[in-house]
Amino acid sequence: MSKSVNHTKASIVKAAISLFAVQGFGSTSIREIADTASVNSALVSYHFKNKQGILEWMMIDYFEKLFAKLQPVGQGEKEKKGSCFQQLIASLDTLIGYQAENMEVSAIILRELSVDSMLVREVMSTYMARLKAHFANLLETGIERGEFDRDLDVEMQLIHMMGGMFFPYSNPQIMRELFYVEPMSPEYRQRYISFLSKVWGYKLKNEEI
Amino acid sequence: MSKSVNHTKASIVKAAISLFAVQGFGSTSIREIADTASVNSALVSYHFKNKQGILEWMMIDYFEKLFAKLQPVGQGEKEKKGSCFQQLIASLDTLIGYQAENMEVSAIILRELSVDSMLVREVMSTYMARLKAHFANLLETGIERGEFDRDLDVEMQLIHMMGGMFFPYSNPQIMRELFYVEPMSPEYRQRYISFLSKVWGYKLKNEEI
DNA sequence: GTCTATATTATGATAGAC
DNA sequence: GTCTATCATAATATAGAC
Repeated sequence: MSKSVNHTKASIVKAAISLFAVQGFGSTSIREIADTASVNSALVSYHFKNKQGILEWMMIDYFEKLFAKLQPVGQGEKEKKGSCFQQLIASLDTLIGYQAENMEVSAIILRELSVDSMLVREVMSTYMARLKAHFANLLETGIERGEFDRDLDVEMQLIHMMGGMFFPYSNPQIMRELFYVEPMSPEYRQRYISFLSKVWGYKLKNEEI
Repeated sequence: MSKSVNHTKASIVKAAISLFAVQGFGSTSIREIADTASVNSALVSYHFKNKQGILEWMMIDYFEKLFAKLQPVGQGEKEKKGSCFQQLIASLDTLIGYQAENMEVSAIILRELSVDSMLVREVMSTYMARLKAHFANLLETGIERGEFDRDLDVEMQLIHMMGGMFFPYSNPQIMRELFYVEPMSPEYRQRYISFLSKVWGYKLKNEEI
Protein backbone atom coordinates (compact mmCIF):
# COMPACT_ATOMS: atom_id res chain seq x y z
CA MET A 1 0.00 0.00 0.00
CA SER A 2 2.78 2.40 0.88
CA LYS A 3 4.78 3.95 -1.89
CA SER A 4 7.82 4.61 0.25
CA VAL A 5 10.88 2.89 -1.10
CA ASN A 6 11.99 0.76 1.79
CA HIS A 7 15.62 -0.06 1.43
CA THR A 8 15.43 -3.28 3.38
CA LYS A 9 12.48 -4.55 1.45
CA ALA A 10 14.13 -3.64 -1.83
CA SER A 11 17.37 -5.36 -0.94
CA ILE A 12 15.53 -8.51 0.06
CA VAL A 13 13.83 -8.59 -3.32
CA LYS A 14 17.10 -7.94 -5.07
CA ALA A 15 18.83 -10.76 -3.23
CA ALA A 16 15.92 -13.09 -3.82
CA ILE A 17 15.99 -12.38 -7.53
CA SER A 18 19.62 -13.29 -7.92
CA LEU A 19 19.24 -16.43 -5.82
CA PHE A 20 16.00 -17.64 -7.37
CA ALA A 21 17.47 -17.08 -10.80
CA VAL A 22 20.49 -19.30 -10.32
CA GLN A 23 19.25 -22.01 -7.98
CA GLY A 24 15.48 -21.84 -8.20
CA PHE A 25 12.77 -20.79 -5.78
CA GLY A 26 12.46 -24.09 -3.98
CA SER A 27 16.16 -24.51 -3.43
CA THR A 28 16.57 -21.10 -1.88
CA SER A 29 16.02 -20.56 1.83
CA ILE A 30 14.86 -17.44 3.62
CA ARG A 31 18.09 -17.37 5.59
CA GLU A 32 20.10 -17.43 2.40
CA ILE A 33 18.15 -14.51 1.03
CA ALA A 34 18.53 -12.53 4.24
CA ASP A 35 22.26 -13.21 4.37
CA THR A 36 22.75 -12.20 0.75
CA ALA A 37 20.77 -9.04 1.37
CA SER A 38 22.67 -8.46 4.61
CA VAL A 39 19.50 -8.09 6.61
CA ASN A 40 18.08 -9.94 9.54
CA SER A 41 16.16 -13.02 8.51
CA ALA A 42 13.17 -12.06 10.62
CA LEU A 43 12.66 -9.07 8.37
CA VAL A 44 11.70 -11.32 5.51
CA SER A 45 8.71 -12.53 7.46
CA TYR A 46 7.93 -8.99 8.47
CA HIS A 47 7.94 -7.58 4.97
CA PHE A 48 6.66 -10.51 2.94
CA LYS A 49 5.04 -12.89 5.39
CA ASN A 50 7.00 -15.79 3.92
CA LYS A 51 9.14 -16.89 0.99
CA GLN A 52 6.22 -17.19 -1.36
CA GLY A 53 5.34 -13.62 -0.46
CA ILE A 54 8.55 -12.46 -2.11
CA LEU A 55 7.72 -14.35 -5.26
CA GLU A 56 4.22 -12.93 -5.24
CA TRP A 57 5.51 -9.40 -4.83
CA MET A 58 8.00 -10.04 -7.62
CA MET A 59 5.38 -11.33 -10.02
CA ILE A 60 2.87 -8.56 -9.38
CA ASP A 61 5.51 -5.89 -9.69
CA TYR A 62 6.78 -7.46 -12.90
CA PHE A 63 3.41 -7.71 -14.61
CA GLU A 64 2.07 -4.37 -13.46
CA LYS A 65 5.08 -2.62 -14.93
CA LEU A 66 4.86 -4.69 -18.08
CA PHE A 67 1.23 -3.76 -18.69
CA ALA A 68 1.99 -0.14 -18.01
CA LYS A 69 4.31 -0.35 -21.00
CA LEU A 70 2.00 -2.42 -23.17
CA GLN A 71 -1.11 -0.35 -22.50
CA PRO A 72 -0.33 2.60 -24.81
CA VAL A 73 -0.21 0.32 -27.82
CA GLY A 74 -3.41 -1.68 -27.51
CA GLN A 75 -7.01 -1.28 -26.37
CA GLY A 76 -9.31 1.52 -27.42
CA GLU A 77 -6.77 3.59 -29.25
CA LYS A 78 -6.26 1.03 -31.94
CA GLU A 79 -7.68 3.28 -34.62
CA LYS A 80 -5.04 5.94 -34.34
CA LYS A 81 -2.00 3.79 -33.94
CA GLY A 82 -1.36 2.51 -37.44
CA SER A 83 -1.92 -0.96 -38.79
CA CYS A 84 -2.52 -3.96 -36.58
CA PHE A 85 0.68 -5.43 -37.89
CA GLN A 86 2.62 -2.40 -36.77
CA GLN A 87 0.97 -2.58 -33.39
CA LEU A 88 1.73 -6.25 -33.17
CA ILE A 89 5.41 -5.71 -33.86
CA ALA A 90 5.45 -2.83 -31.40
CA SER A 91 3.96 -5.07 -28.72
CA LEU A 92 6.39 -7.86 -29.48
CA ASP A 93 9.20 -5.36 -29.22
CA THR A 94 7.91 -4.03 -25.93
CA LEU A 95 7.56 -7.49 -24.42
CA ILE A 96 10.93 -8.65 -25.64
CA GLY A 97 12.60 -5.46 -24.51
CA TYR A 98 10.97 -5.75 -21.12
CA GLN A 99 12.10 -9.32 -20.74
CA ALA A 100 15.61 -8.39 -21.78
CA GLU A 101 15.68 -5.60 -19.22
CA ASN A 102 14.39 -7.96 -16.54
CA MET A 103 16.12 -11.15 -17.54
CA GLU A 104 16.36 -12.74 -14.13
CA VAL A 105 12.80 -12.07 -13.05
CA SER A 106 11.53 -13.14 -16.46
CA ALA A 107 13.34 -16.44 -16.17
CA ILE A 108 12.16 -16.95 -12.60
CA ILE A 109 8.53 -16.27 -13.45
CA LEU A 110 8.50 -18.43 -16.56
CA ARG A 111 10.09 -21.21 -14.57
CA GLU A 112 7.77 -20.96 -11.60
CA LEU A 113 4.71 -20.73 -13.82
CA SER A 114 5.29 -24.38 -14.61
CA VAL A 115 4.68 -25.51 -11.05
CA ASP A 116 1.26 -25.90 -9.54
CA SER A 117 0.26 -23.55 -6.76
CA MET A 118 -2.51 -21.15 -5.88
CA LEU A 119 -0.27 -18.22 -6.65
CA VAL A 120 0.48 -19.56 -10.10
CA ARG A 121 -3.19 -20.13 -10.82
CA GLU A 122 -3.93 -16.56 -9.87
CA VAL A 123 -1.16 -15.10 -11.99
CA MET A 124 -2.26 -17.30 -14.84
CA SER A 125 -5.91 -16.27 -14.68
CA THR A 126 -5.14 -12.59 -14.35
CA TYR A 127 -1.88 -11.51 -15.93
CA MET A 128 -1.22 -14.26 -18.40
CA ALA A 129 -4.81 -14.19 -19.56
CA ARG A 130 -4.51 -10.45 -20.01
CA LEU A 131 -1.33 -10.88 -21.99
CA LYS A 132 -2.94 -13.46 -24.21
CA ALA A 133 -5.95 -11.19 -24.71
CA HIS A 134 -3.67 -8.36 -25.73
CA PHE A 135 -2.15 -10.30 -28.58
CA ALA A 136 -5.32 -12.17 -29.49
CA ASN A 137 -7.05 -8.83 -29.82
CA LEU A 138 -4.42 -7.57 -32.23
CA LEU A 139 -4.63 -10.69 -34.36
CA GLU A 140 -8.42 -10.74 -34.44
CA THR A 141 -8.72 -7.08 -35.26
CA GLY A 142 -6.21 -7.54 -38.03
CA ILE A 143 -8.29 -10.35 -39.45
CA GLU A 144 -11.51 -8.34 -39.24
CA ARG A 145 -9.87 -5.57 -41.18
CA GLY A 146 -8.64 -7.95 -43.79
CA GLU A 147 -5.09 -7.12 -42.86
CA PHE A 148 -4.30 -10.71 -41.90
CA ASP A 149 -5.43 -13.90 -43.53
CA ARG A 150 -9.03 -14.59 -42.51
CA ASP A 151 -8.74 -18.29 -41.95
CA LEU A 152 -5.86 -17.91 -39.58
CA ASP A 153 -5.68 -20.40 -36.71
CA VAL A 154 -5.45 -17.64 -34.14
CA GLU A 155 -4.91 -19.94 -31.18
CA MET A 156 -2.06 -21.76 -32.85
CA GLN A 157 -0.48 -18.51 -33.95
CA LEU A 158 -0.68 -17.23 -30.41
CA ILE A 159 0.85 -20.36 -28.98
CA HIS A 160 3.68 -20.27 -31.44
CA MET A 161 4.13 -16.55 -30.95
CA MET A 162 4.36 -16.92 -27.20
CA GLY A 163 6.81 -19.75 -27.55
CA GLY A 164 8.98 -17.63 -29.76
CA MET A 165 8.90 -14.70 -27.38
CA PHE A 166 9.30 -16.55 -24.12
CA PHE A 167 11.76 -19.27 -24.91
CA PRO A 168 14.95 -17.18 -25.07
CA TYR A 169 14.12 -15.54 -21.75
CA SER A 170 12.87 -18.69 -20.15
CA ASN A 171 16.12 -20.50 -20.90
CA PRO A 172 18.86 -17.90 -21.29
CA GLN A 173 21.41 -20.60 -20.52
CA ILE A 174 20.47 -22.44 -23.67
CA MET A 175 20.89 -19.22 -25.59
CA ARG A 176 24.31 -18.57 -24.15
CA GLU A 177 25.80 -22.02 -24.10
CA LEU A 178 24.23 -23.43 -27.23
CA PHE A 179 23.79 -20.45 -29.48
CA TYR A 180 26.43 -18.13 -28.09
CA VAL A 181 24.08 -15.19 -27.99
CA GLU A 182 23.34 -12.92 -25.07
CA PRO A 183 19.56 -12.42 -24.97
CA MET A 184 19.99 -9.43 -22.69
CA SER A 185 21.96 -7.40 -25.17
CA PRO A 186 20.24 -4.69 -27.21
CA GLU A 187 21.84 -6.15 -30.33
CA TYR A 188 20.11 -9.44 -29.81
CA ARG A 189 16.84 -7.75 -29.07
CA GLN A 190 17.02 -5.94 -32.36
CA ARG A 191 18.11 -8.99 -34.28
CA TYR A 192 15.32 -10.98 -32.75
CA ILE A 193 12.65 -8.38 -33.38
CA SER A 194 13.63 -7.93 -37.00
CA PHE A 195 13.55 -11.69 -37.41
CA LEU A 196 10.15 -11.97 -35.78
CA SER A 197 8.78 -9.08 -37.75
CA LYS A 198 9.75 -10.84 -40.96
CA VAL A 199 8.39 -14.16 -39.76
CA TRP A 200 5.02 -12.84 -38.66
CA GLY A 201 4.68 -10.28 -41.39
CA TYR A 202 5.20 -13.05 -43.83
CA LYS A 203 2.99 -15.59 -42.19
CA LEU A 204 0.06 -13.48 -41.17
CA LYS A 205 -0.44 -11.81 -44.47
CA ASN A 206 0.01 -14.63 -46.91
CA GLU A 207 -2.05 -17.53 -48.11
CA GLU A 208 -1.42 -21.16 -47.25
CA ILE A 209 -1.18 -20.61 -43.53
CA MET B 1 25.20 -50.80 -15.16
CA SER B 2 22.68 -53.53 -14.47
CA LYS B 3 19.76 -53.98 -16.79
CA SER B 4 17.53 -55.57 -14.19
CA VAL B 5 14.39 -53.61 -13.67
CA ASN B 6 14.44 -52.89 -9.99
CA HIS B 7 10.96 -52.24 -8.78
CA THR B 8 11.99 -50.04 -5.88
CA LYS B 9 14.23 -47.92 -8.02
CA ALA B 10 11.53 -47.56 -10.64
CA SER B 11 8.90 -46.55 -8.14
CA ILE B 12 11.20 -43.94 -6.64
CA VAL B 13 11.68 -42.42 -10.07
CA LYS B 14 7.97 -42.55 -10.75
CA ALA B 15 7.16 -40.81 -7.48
CA ALA B 16 9.88 -38.24 -8.02
CA ILE B 17 8.52 -37.43 -11.47
CA SER B 18 5.04 -36.69 -10.23
CA LEU B 19 6.32 -34.61 -7.33
CA PHE B 20 8.96 -32.68 -9.27
CA ALA B 21 6.39 -31.94 -11.94
CA VAL B 22 3.87 -30.28 -9.66
CA GLN B 23 6.02 -28.65 -7.00
CA GLY B 24 9.48 -28.44 -8.48
CA PHE B 25 12.76 -30.19 -7.74
CA GLY B 26 13.90 -27.85 -5.01
CA SER B 27 10.63 -27.92 -3.13
CA THR B 28 10.54 -31.69 -2.99
CA SER B 29 12.21 -33.62 -0.21
CA ILE B 30 13.66 -37.10 -0.27
CA ARG B 31 11.26 -38.19 2.44
CA GLU B 32 8.32 -36.98 0.40
CA ILE B 33 9.50 -38.99 -2.58
CA ALA B 34 10.02 -42.10 -0.49
CA ASP B 35 6.61 -41.77 1.13
CA THR B 36 4.90 -41.29 -2.21
CA ALA B 37 6.72 -44.31 -3.57
CA SER B 38 5.96 -46.26 -0.39
CA VAL B 39 9.57 -47.17 0.09
CA ASN B 40 12.02 -46.55 2.87
CA SER B 41 13.71 -43.19 2.57
CA ALA B 42 17.14 -44.71 3.02
CA LEU B 43 16.68 -46.50 -0.26
CA VAL B 44 16.81 -43.26 -2.14
CA SER B 45 20.35 -42.72 -0.98
CA TYR B 46 21.16 -46.30 -1.75
CA HIS B 47 19.90 -46.22 -5.31
CA PHE B 48 20.63 -42.66 -6.31
CA LYS B 49 23.15 -41.34 -3.82
CA ASN B 50 21.05 -38.22 -3.30
CA LYS B 51 18.13 -36.20 -4.65
CA GLN B 52 20.12 -34.80 -7.54
CA GLY B 53 20.96 -38.37 -8.45
CA ILE B 54 17.33 -38.99 -9.25
CA LEU B 55 17.19 -35.96 -11.50
CA GLU B 56 20.38 -37.03 -13.20
CA TRP B 57 19.05 -40.51 -13.81
CA MET B 58 15.83 -39.01 -15.12
CA MET B 59 17.59 -36.71 -17.55
CA ILE B 60 19.96 -39.31 -18.91
CA ASP B 61 17.19 -41.83 -19.35
CA TYR B 62 15.05 -39.22 -21.07
CA PHE B 63 17.64 -38.09 -23.55
CA GLU B 64 19.05 -41.51 -24.33
CA LYS B 65 15.62 -42.75 -25.26
CA LEU B 66 14.92 -39.61 -27.24
CA PHE B 67 18.05 -39.96 -29.33
CA ALA B 68 17.31 -43.60 -29.90
CA LYS B 69 14.16 -42.41 -31.62
CA LEU B 70 15.75 -39.50 -33.44
CA GLN B 71 18.73 -41.45 -34.72
CA PRO B 72 17.04 -43.32 -37.57
CA VAL B 73 16.11 -40.06 -39.26
CA GLY B 74 19.37 -38.17 -39.28
CA GLN B 75 23.09 -38.79 -39.65
CA GLY B 76 24.66 -40.84 -42.37
CA GLU B 77 21.50 -42.13 -43.92
CA LYS B 78 20.41 -38.72 -45.09
CA GLU B 79 20.66 -39.67 -48.73
CA LYS B 80 18.05 -42.37 -48.62
CA LYS B 81 15.47 -40.75 -46.45
CA GLY B 82 13.83 -38.24 -48.73
CA SER B 83 14.14 -34.49 -48.71
CA CYS B 84 15.65 -32.55 -45.84
CA PHE B 85 12.32 -30.92 -45.34
CA GLN B 86 10.63 -34.25 -44.90
CA GLN B 87 13.32 -35.30 -42.47
CA LEU B 88 12.93 -32.05 -40.60
CA ILE B 89 9.22 -32.55 -40.19
CA ALA B 90 9.79 -36.14 -39.17
CA SER B 91 12.24 -35.02 -36.51
CA LEU B 92 9.92 -32.33 -35.25
CA ASP B 93 7.18 -34.92 -35.07
CA THR B 94 9.40 -37.34 -33.20
CA LEU B 95 10.46 -34.72 -30.69
CA ILE B 96 6.97 -33.42 -30.13
CA GLY B 97 5.56 -36.90 -29.87
CA TYR B 98 8.23 -37.85 -27.38
CA GLN B 99 7.55 -34.81 -25.29
CA ALA B 100 3.82 -35.50 -25.37
CA GLU B 101 4.43 -39.07 -24.25
CA ASN B 102 6.70 -37.85 -21.47
CA MET B 103 4.98 -34.65 -20.49
CA GLU B 104 6.00 -34.55 -16.86
CA VAL B 105 9.65 -35.33 -17.39
CA SER B 106 9.81 -32.93 -20.31
CA ALA B 107 8.43 -30.14 -18.16
CA ILE B 108 10.76 -31.00 -15.30
CA ILE B 109 13.83 -31.03 -17.50
CA LEU B 110 12.99 -27.83 -19.34
CA ARG B 111 12.35 -26.17 -16.01
CA GLU B 112 15.50 -27.41 -14.34
CA LEU B 113 17.62 -26.53 -17.36
CA SER B 114 17.08 -22.91 -16.41
CA VAL B 115 18.93 -23.24 -13.13
CA ASP B 116 22.67 -23.21 -12.82
CA SER B 117 24.37 -26.41 -11.70
CA MET B 118 27.09 -28.76 -12.80
CA LEU B 119 24.51 -31.31 -13.86
CA VAL B 120 22.75 -28.77 -16.05
CA ARG B 121 26.00 -27.73 -17.66
CA GLU B 122 26.75 -31.32 -18.49
CA VAL B 123 23.35 -32.01 -19.95
CA MET B 124 23.61 -28.80 -21.89
CA SER B 125 27.00 -29.56 -23.37
CA THR B 126 26.12 -33.13 -24.28
CA TYR B 127 22.46 -33.73 -24.97
CA MET B 128 21.21 -30.27 -25.78
CA ALA B 129 24.19 -29.63 -28.02
CA ARG B 130 23.49 -32.91 -29.76
CA LEU B 131 19.87 -31.96 -30.25
CA LYS B 132 20.83 -28.62 -31.66
CA ALA B 133 23.33 -30.30 -33.99
CA HIS B 134 20.66 -32.66 -35.21
CA PHE B 135 18.42 -29.86 -36.39
CA ALA B 136 21.22 -27.58 -37.51
CA ASN B 137 22.48 -30.39 -39.65
CA LEU B 138 19.13 -30.79 -41.33
CA LEU B 139 18.87 -27.08 -42.02
CA GLU B 140 22.38 -26.74 -43.31
CA THR B 141 22.16 -29.77 -45.55
CA GLY B 142 18.91 -28.43 -46.91
CA ILE B 143 20.61 -25.17 -47.73
CA GLU B 144 23.55 -26.86 -49.41
CA ARG B 145 21.16 -28.79 -51.63
CA GLY B 146 19.30 -25.65 -52.54
CA GLU B 147 16.23 -27.02 -50.86
CA PHE B 148 16.07 -24.15 -48.38
CA ASP B 149 16.80 -20.50 -48.91
CA ARG B 150 20.57 -20.00 -48.95
CA ASP B 151 20.75 -16.84 -46.92
CA LEU B 152 18.78 -18.31 -44.08
CA ASP B 153 19.74 -17.16 -40.60
CA VAL B 154 20.18 -20.72 -39.39
CA GLU B 155 20.82 -19.81 -35.77
CA MET B 156 17.71 -17.68 -35.55
CA GLN B 157 15.64 -20.34 -37.23
CA LEU B 158 16.90 -22.88 -34.76
CA ILE B 159 16.16 -20.66 -31.80
CA HIS B 160 12.67 -20.01 -33.00
CA MET B 161 12.15 -23.63 -33.87
CA MET B 162 13.21 -24.78 -30.43
CA GLY B 163 10.99 -22.19 -28.82
CA GLY B 164 8.07 -23.44 -30.81
CA MET B 165 8.75 -27.05 -29.95
CA PHE B 166 9.58 -26.66 -26.29
CA PHE B 167 7.19 -24.02 -25.09
CA PRO B 168 4.00 -26.10 -24.99
CA TYR B 169 5.77 -28.85 -23.06
CA SER B 170 7.70 -26.50 -20.85
CA ASN B 171 4.52 -24.78 -19.72
CA PRO B 172 1.64 -27.19 -20.14
CA GLN B 173 -0.32 -25.21 -17.59
CA ILE B 174 -0.36 -22.22 -19.88
CA MET B 175 -1.63 -24.44 -22.65
CA ARG B 176 -4.40 -25.85 -20.53
CA GLU B 177 -5.55 -22.80 -18.63
CA LEU B 178 -5.02 -20.18 -21.30
CA PHE B 179 -5.56 -22.01 -24.54
CA TYR B 180 -7.74 -24.86 -23.36
CA VAL B 181 -5.70 -27.43 -25.22
CA GLU B 182 -4.17 -30.60 -23.85
CA PRO B 183 -0.62 -30.83 -25.22
CA MET B 184 -0.49 -34.49 -24.29
CA SER B 185 -3.32 -35.53 -26.55
CA PRO B 186 -2.57 -37.09 -29.94
CA GLU B 187 -5.02 -34.63 -31.51
CA TYR B 188 -2.98 -31.70 -30.35
CA ARG B 189 0.22 -33.30 -31.49
CA GLN B 190 -1.18 -33.71 -34.96
CA ARG B 191 -2.64 -30.23 -35.05
CA TYR B 192 0.63 -28.81 -33.90
CA ILE B 193 2.74 -30.76 -36.33
CA SER B 194 0.60 -29.84 -39.28
CA PHE B 195 0.80 -26.24 -38.20
CA LEU B 196 4.56 -26.37 -37.82
CA SER B 197 5.01 -28.18 -41.09
CA LYS B 198 3.17 -25.37 -42.84
CA VAL B 199 5.07 -22.70 -40.97
CA TRP B 200 8.49 -24.08 -41.67
CA GLY B 201 7.73 -25.36 -45.11
CA TYR B 202 6.64 -21.90 -45.96
CA LYS B 203 9.45 -20.06 -44.31
CA LEU B 204 12.36 -22.19 -45.23
CA LYS B 205 11.61 -22.39 -48.90
CA ASN B 206 10.56 -18.90 -49.72
CA GLU B 207 12.24 -15.60 -50.38
CA GLU B 208 12.18 -12.61 -48.05
CA ILE B 209 13.24 -14.55 -44.99
C1' DG C 1 11.31 -1.20 11.38
C1' DT C 2 14.80 -3.84 13.23
C1' DC C 3 16.92 -7.10 16.19
C1' DT C 4 17.78 -11.35 19.48
C1' DA C 5 16.39 -15.53 20.92
C1' DT C 6 14.09 -19.57 20.45
C1' DA C 7 10.77 -23.26 19.53
C1' DT C 8 9.47 -26.63 16.39
C1' DT C 9 9.74 -29.25 12.70
C1' DA C 10 11.96 -30.76 8.37
C1' DT C 11 15.84 -32.50 5.95
C1' DG C 12 19.85 -35.06 4.13
C1' DA C 13 22.64 -38.60 4.95
C1' DT C 14 24.67 -42.65 7.22
C1' DA C 15 25.79 -46.69 10.31
C1' DG C 16 24.68 -51.11 11.14
C1' DA C 17 21.23 -55.05 11.67
C1' DC C 18 18.64 -58.19 8.85
C1' DG D 1 18.35 -54.82 -1.26
C1' DT D 2 15.88 -53.40 2.50
C1' DC D 3 15.01 -51.76 7.02
C1' DT D 4 15.43 -49.20 11.81
C1' DA D 5 17.49 -45.88 14.29
C1' DT D 6 19.84 -41.86 14.67
C1' DC D 7 22.24 -37.31 14.12
C1' DA D 8 23.72 -33.13 12.91
C1' DT D 9 22.14 -29.46 10.57
C1' DA D 10 19.01 -26.48 8.26
C1' DA D 11 14.56 -24.29 7.87
C1' DT D 12 10.33 -21.75 9.00
C1' DA D 13 8.20 -18.86 11.85
C1' DT D 14 7.14 -16.18 15.98
C1' DA D 15 7.41 -13.70 20.54
C1' DG D 16 9.04 -9.95 22.65
C1' DA D 17 12.80 -6.31 23.49
C1' DC D 18 14.56 -2.13 21.48
